[in-house]
Order: sequence, then C-alpha cells, then structure tokens
Amino acid sequence: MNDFSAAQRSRVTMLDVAEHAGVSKASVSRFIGDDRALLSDAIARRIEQAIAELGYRPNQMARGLKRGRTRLIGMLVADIRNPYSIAVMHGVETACRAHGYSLVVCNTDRDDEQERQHLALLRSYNIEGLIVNTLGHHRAELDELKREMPLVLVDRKVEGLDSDMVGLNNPQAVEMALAHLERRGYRNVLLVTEPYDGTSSRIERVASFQAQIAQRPELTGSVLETGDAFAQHVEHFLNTPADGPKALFCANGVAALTCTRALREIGCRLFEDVGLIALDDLDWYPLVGSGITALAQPTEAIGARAFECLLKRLRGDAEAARNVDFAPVLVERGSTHGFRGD
Amino acid sequence: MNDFSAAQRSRVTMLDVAEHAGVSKASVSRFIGDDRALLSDAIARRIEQAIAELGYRPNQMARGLKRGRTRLIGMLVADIRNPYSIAVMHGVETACRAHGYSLVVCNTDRDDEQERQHLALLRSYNIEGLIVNTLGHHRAELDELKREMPLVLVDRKVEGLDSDMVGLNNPQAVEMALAHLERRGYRNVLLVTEPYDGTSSRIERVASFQAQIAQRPELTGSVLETGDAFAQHVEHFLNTPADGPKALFCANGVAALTCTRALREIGCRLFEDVGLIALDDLDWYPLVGSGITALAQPTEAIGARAFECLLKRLRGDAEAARNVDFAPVLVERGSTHGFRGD
DNA sequence: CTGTTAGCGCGTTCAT
DNA sequence: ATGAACGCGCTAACAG
Repeated sequence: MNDFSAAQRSRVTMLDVAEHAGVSKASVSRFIGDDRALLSDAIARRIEQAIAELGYRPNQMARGLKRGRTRLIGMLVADIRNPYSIAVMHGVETACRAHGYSLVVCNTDRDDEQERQHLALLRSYNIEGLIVNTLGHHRAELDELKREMPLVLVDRKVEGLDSDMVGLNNPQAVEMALAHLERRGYRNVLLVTEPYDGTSSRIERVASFQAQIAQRPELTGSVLETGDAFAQHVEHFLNTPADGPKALFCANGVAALTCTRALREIGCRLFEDVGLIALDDLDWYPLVGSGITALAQPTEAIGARAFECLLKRLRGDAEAARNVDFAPVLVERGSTHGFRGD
Repeated sequence: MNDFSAAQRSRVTMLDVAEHAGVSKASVSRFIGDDRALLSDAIARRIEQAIAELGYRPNQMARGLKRGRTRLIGMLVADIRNPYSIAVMHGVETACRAHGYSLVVCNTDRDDEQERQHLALLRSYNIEGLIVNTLGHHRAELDELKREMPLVLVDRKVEGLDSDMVGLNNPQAVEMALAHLERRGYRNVLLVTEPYDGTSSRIERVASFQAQIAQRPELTGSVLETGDAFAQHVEHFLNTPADGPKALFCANGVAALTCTRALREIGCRLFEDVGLIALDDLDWYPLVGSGITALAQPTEAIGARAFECLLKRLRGDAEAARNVDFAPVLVERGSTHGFRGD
C-alpha cells in the first residue's frame, strides 16, 4: 500500500513536463497561463501532449505564491446549519466559479474565538477577498483584513466597518408583512425574533416593526424574543383579550421553527387560532398546518451580488461603500387565510 | 481608497519579522514551527514581540509549498443543500479543526462536470486527503487522487474504488424501521426512495427492504421512486385494498419531504390514514401532522469518523480498506402511532 | 517566439 | 543555540 505519511508525494511538476516535451519551463508556464497565444503551434502541441501523458496539474499554491493571486475567495459564516446561510453560500459559490474563483468557507458556529481563528486562517491562505456573515467581533482582525483585501458584508452589518453590504430591505419586508396581515384582517401582531445579540438585521426588523406599527392605526403590535419560557409567552399573547384577530410575524426561519414548535406545544390549531407569516421560505413551510405564508429572501441573488461587489473592488473600483438591498417575495399560504378581509 | 487590483498587497513577511527582531529568518521559522524548544528564551521573546507588533501571519501557501503539507483536507459533496450533507460536513469540519486541519468543501450540485473540475481544483491546492460524498463518476480523476492521497467515502460507495467508507448500517436501519412498523400494527409498507441513480446507499436500502420484507410473513411491501406523477402513485397505493394498515417508509430526508408534500396534495390526513417513518431526522419532522417518526443518522459522528479515518491513513496506516457502519436512532413520533400493536 | 534568470515566502540542511 | 544558503513549483522580467 502507499504511504501517504511521506510529506511530499512526488507529483509531476512543471519541470517534468518541460523536459518531457523538450522545452523550457517558461514555455510550459505560458501554455498553462494566458499567454498561450505566444507559442508556436508545434511547441504548444508537444506541451499539451506531455501534460496529458504525465497527468500534470499546475500547483496553485506555487502559482499563488508567485503571482500574489490565489483566485481564492473566503466566506465567513456564523452558522452553517442555517438554511439561509447555505442558500447564500450556494449563490456565492456559483458566482465564484463562473468567474474562475474558488470559495473557501469557514463556519464560526457563532463562536467568537472560532471567528478569530478562521479569519487568521483565511488570511494565511492569501484569499483575495472576503465575504462576511457574522457578528464581526474581533474588529482588529477584520480591520487588518479590510486593509489587505476587499470585504463584503452579507445580511448583517458590522458596526463601524465601512464596507459594501448586501442583504434584505428590512423596512420593506416589514411593510409587506404588515400590509399583508392587515389586508387579511389581522389586527394584533406579535413579532417573534431570535435574541438580537447585536445582529443588525434583527435589530432593523424590530425597529422597522415598531415604527410601522405606530403608523398603522389598525394594528397593534408587540415583540417577543425566543428563549426561556417562550411557549408560555406565546400562550399569554394568545390568551390576552384583544381588539381583533391575532397573528405572529417570525423575523426569520429559525424563529419560525421555534414558533411553530411552541404553537404545537401549546395545542394551538394551525392556523385557525392565530395567523402566521415568516421571513425566509424554507422547504417545510408548506407542510405545517395549512402552510406557512412566507416572505422569501432571494438568497441566490444575494450571494451572487455579494461576489460581484467583491469582483468590482478587485478590479479597482474604489467608490464609497455601497448598500444593496433586495426585496423579499410574498408567498401566500394557509397561515394567513384565517380571516379574509377582502 | 485602497487599490486591491494590485496583485501583491504587501504583507509583512518572515523577513520583516526577522529584521525587526534582529535575528535570522531561520529563527523565526523555528519559532513558527514546532522547533520552538531550540530557541533561547531571549530570542523567542523578541520574536514573539516582533510578530505581535507587525501583525505577522505565516503564509500557508509558502509553507505548504516548501513542506508538502498544507494541512488542508478536501471534501466533495454532491448536494450542499441537503441537510444530511451539511450535518456530516459540520462533523468533519469540527474534527479537522481539532487536529489543526482546515476543510475545503466543494459542491458538485450533482453535476458530473463540476465534479471533475472540483477534483482538479482540490488536487491543485495540494490537499492532503479527500472525503467524497458523490456518485464518483470520473473514475480517472478519483483514481489519480487516490494514488496521491488517502480518500474516504461517506454514505455512498464508489464502484471499484477500494477506500475506507463510513456511513449508515443500511440493513440495520431497514430492520429497525420494519420492526417498528410491524410492532405498531402496520402491515403494508411502501418504501419511498429518490431515483437510485447509482447511489449505493439508496440501492442498499431498497435491497435490504425487499430481502427483509420477504422474511417477514406479517408484512407486504413495495417500492416507489419519487418523480413524475409521484402523488398519483401514492394515492393509488393508499386506495388499493390491502390486508392491513398501511405505512410509508421514506429512505431519506428528501424523500420524506417529497412524500409529505404528496400526502397533503392528495388530501390525506396526517397520520391517521397512513403511517410514516423516515430516515434522517430533520428540524421540521416534529411539526408535520402529529410528527414524523424518524431514524436519525448520527451525522456528526459520521463526519468525525470520516476525518479520523483520513488521519489514520495520513499517519501511515496501510491496512486494508475499512467499512464503518453507524446505527441509526429511532425517534418515535405521532406518524407511527395510528395503530398500536402493543 | 523561446530560453535564462531571479525571486515569491518559507523550511531545512549545513556550518558555526 | 543561531545564521547562511539553497530549493519547493511557479511566473515575470529580460535577452536572444
């Protein structure tokens, strides 16, 4: 059997190809790179054949070392198990590949120390740009990185970090949710969010909610964070007499999961006793009760756009930091059909 | 504003540190590496300080180039949006980090051409080992890689590739499912699977199912692939008179999703008209109808084990290829409570 | 068009 | 215990 513990598994190198083809390394390099035009057909053919026969693959490490261009993009994700992150990541990766870049993803598991380590790691691998979807503690590391390469924030802003940012138009999302609920006859809305924890998108959604509720005389609203005794709090909301039908508004997919779980625990009928609209549109939304109405985020587009921002910067764009806000898409299902207003 | 289009963003290098500390590069190298013991305290301290002041980070590309050890593990995933893959990947990544390795994940989106490109990519970045969770077409590339580095298969075997393999004990999983269904009083079981498509785990599950059904006089069974007119086929199964209560057995999480969707489309009551047990245990299983009974895969453990296999090989283990089979865990929910037999 | 040369940042002999 | 010199695989000048 092979012994892989040997540090260097002797791979075929550019020199091997050159000798096999009877040319210089430079010619092989030109063939590999974008200078193939400078080669005579005869030599090009010989090199091509040598590469095929030897199964040569250029060593990207060496290339990167020499050129300073690794064609690597890094992405820092707070929670890889969150479907939103996955979906965005998928969008980023597709865009990367379309432009000849590769994506290195690091998951922090919402842990600050891991964030620090991963940032160091990405830096040590000479990535050319970074997409960040975390809380961004460790400002020091982030600042260093920002000095060395372009950086794009996704979904969550990092306080004081002046970077491009792409995410959801949160005020608009809240507006769409409330307009829909009001139209459907709901009057009393409970916004359910994960603990803010410094996450800008959560904070924005709650702030928009409160501002807009104040502007809508038809509606009353309150806010509840998931956490201890969450189900009891929901139950209390449901049992409190109010001036009209009640609905829950989940600020993201995780909140929707927690919330639905709680409603079942309480023994609530889905969704006759209470309406529900949720941000994100997960696979299982249609399967619960009469189906959960969603405000889908265009995650694929968000990811693609994040990469495009990076690419622009890599190509020299030095304009002021931009904000790109995407609009959500309303997907109506049974959970907001309880009380028809039209 | 900065201009990142400049190829080489001048980063602080080992030489900078050496000069700043008034020592040689070799000493810095020793400090960085595992030879710190060879340094006098005085010099070590000066280097440490210089590193801190300059914010020096060793360049992994250069290290990898020189030592032939990149501390990089590659993982090839067929479908990054499949929760199973994510969960396993999380396990792998955690194990990697615990041993000082980093994980580079490539998603093929079930596309053969992308598989080929990603394999070439991983190879070009000098990964030290590879974890594969795809169909493994492109045997040529895989064989080359296998010659250069250890390789571990996850969930799906690749025909003719003699590698370590870690996954679920499929016969046992089927056994547990059928035993549970039988105990609960179900007599007529429909196995729902995604199209085989050469996926070994799917084939094994179906084969085990058919073999075991033949061994159980109490049960009758049949198999259905998801796809065109799937809902109609399910409906037909439900409407066909049988000798006892009916149940569906979904061979994985995706099948469970498709299946549940179909049942709702048909207007089936979940789960009074039919029982359901599904492999994998996804977030939303508890939320559908009376909850879906699951055979959870220990995904975290599978991922961790896959990495450990790799590590063993990297450390020189040259034994014959091993198979590691994990047992699933039964999680009972309402979907199999329709007909109590005990 | 092609080959020669000199590094990229680092680890590793060798000396000392 | 420390430093000088060489080379990992490759690209980018510069010659020819």
